[in-house]
Amino acid sequence: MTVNGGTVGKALEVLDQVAAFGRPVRFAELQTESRFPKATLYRLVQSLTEQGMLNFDPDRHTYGPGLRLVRLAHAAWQQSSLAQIARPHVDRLAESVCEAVDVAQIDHGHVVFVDRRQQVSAMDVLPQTGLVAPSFCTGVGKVILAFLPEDRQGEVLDQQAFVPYTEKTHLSAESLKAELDEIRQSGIALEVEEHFDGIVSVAAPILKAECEPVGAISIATYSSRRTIEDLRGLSPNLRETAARIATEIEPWHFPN
Amino acid sequence: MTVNGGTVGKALEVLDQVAAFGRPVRFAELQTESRFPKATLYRLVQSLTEQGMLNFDPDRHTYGPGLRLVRLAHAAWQQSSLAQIARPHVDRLAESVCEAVDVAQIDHGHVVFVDRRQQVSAMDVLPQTGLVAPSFCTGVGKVILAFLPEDRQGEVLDQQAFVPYTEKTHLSAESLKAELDEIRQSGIALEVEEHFDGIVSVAAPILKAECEPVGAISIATYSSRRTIEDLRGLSPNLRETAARIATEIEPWHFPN
DNA sequence: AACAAAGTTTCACTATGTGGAACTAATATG
DNA sequence: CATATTAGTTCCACATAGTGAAACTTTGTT
Repeated sequence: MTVNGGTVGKALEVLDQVAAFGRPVRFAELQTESRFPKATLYRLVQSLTEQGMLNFDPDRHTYGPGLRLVRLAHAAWQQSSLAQIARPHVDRLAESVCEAVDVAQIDHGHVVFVDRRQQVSAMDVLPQTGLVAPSFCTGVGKVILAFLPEDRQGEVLDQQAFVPYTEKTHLSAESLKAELDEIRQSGIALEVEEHFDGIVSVAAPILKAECEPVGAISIATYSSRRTIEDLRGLSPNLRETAARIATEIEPWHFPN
Repeated sequence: MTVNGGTVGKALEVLDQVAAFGRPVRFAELQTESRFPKATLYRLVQSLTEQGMLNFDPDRHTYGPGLRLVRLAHAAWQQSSLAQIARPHVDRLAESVCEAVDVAQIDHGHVVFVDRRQQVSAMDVLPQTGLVAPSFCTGVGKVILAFLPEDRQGEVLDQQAFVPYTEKTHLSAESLKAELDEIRQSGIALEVEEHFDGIVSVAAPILKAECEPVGAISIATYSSRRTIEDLRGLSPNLRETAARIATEIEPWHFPN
């Protein structure tokens, strides 16, 4: 069943670890966190480095994610047709409301931000392209979940660890599920400081053939800058944009 | 010597292939291009898919690069401190000259564009973040090469295949080398339709401790929009920006 | 229905990767 | 400055994980 997953899986596990550090990391540091014996880990790191997936800094004896990843991801992103299709619409929306706009897709229960348009003056606390966030505490995540068919929604919820990012983060599948029902009714998700303190967002789903969600877009801002009602007021605009993006999705874009 | 490279290397080779297609690809298509026997290729693809590095579309029976790459690359990019440091400077420059500005780094003889700022009205033919291009036919590539120490320059040149992208592309290490000398003198590289017809650029190196290049920035535009002299006129501005970025580089940012 | 092409599984074989332990740098520490 | 300590690298007997030809199943086509 699990096939070649062995070695490849191990290598990617290591890669994830290095990426997770968010800074150049020494071999010894990896070793303490890793489930692999020293020699094995050593060889994995070697391979990844040889392959350009990791970047070794010989002076500081540290490893970081390699540029080959950037190149590969570019391909992924180019083919994530959603980002491509959405781009002009997102630009227009961002300009018209003068706030940051994000495009996200769901991947193995995580929300991946595949594009973002940010107003020049806005700051960078907010998600960036490529960032991954949990679905249960983001506007885009919740709205995608809400529109997912029962079974797939279940899958995602089951494997969720409800980590409290802020005081307002949902702490259980039950409380979340209740909100998901409302979201499906209203067609938009509000997220009020559930992921970061001081940050709020509204999200609308991008629906293929008017049912399955292929992603979502959201407007995010500071809670000090807009009231919730104010934010809710932007939702028609947001929904319209989402709808326009959806019409450009050809049936073969997001099959599954 | 070559350690775990075996399986991991093979898997990444397949990943590269899929990425290179630039569109969803069927198993059979991969098979014809691949040096691996069917069963082996099959298992590699399986593993990569299981791991989220490839994305399988069950309806169309096609594979594409997976979103996990985007996530990993985000980490790479975040740590590519050059992009981070350069960003505000690049923004300012792009606005002041009203042209597209790129930031690139060199990686195994290839130029990787790690950031780009594009004017709203500007078109998208030009490089995007994550794009990889040969060093010998891009402004950023040439300028980095020019400032590389002899030995490393040699390495890169030796493994170059001088593919003619346009009529004006350099066709040999000799002709390129001659230009590299000039570039080192003047401190900037001009690239006139060597990569794409109708596109021109000027590039300046970003030098660590005023000698080793860690990357480069460039201004790119259409040949119909600016004369070469016009473009050259932008170079003081470009060099100044590059210098400003360089001052913000801490010695430990780009060791090697 | 018959055929062809694409995709998947099997299985004996062995190359590839494993990991404990021994070895060799590099960095503290007294 | 010798010595202890920790980090990084290599070895090698061993076994697991991956191989690939061939058989099989599924999917699509005429």
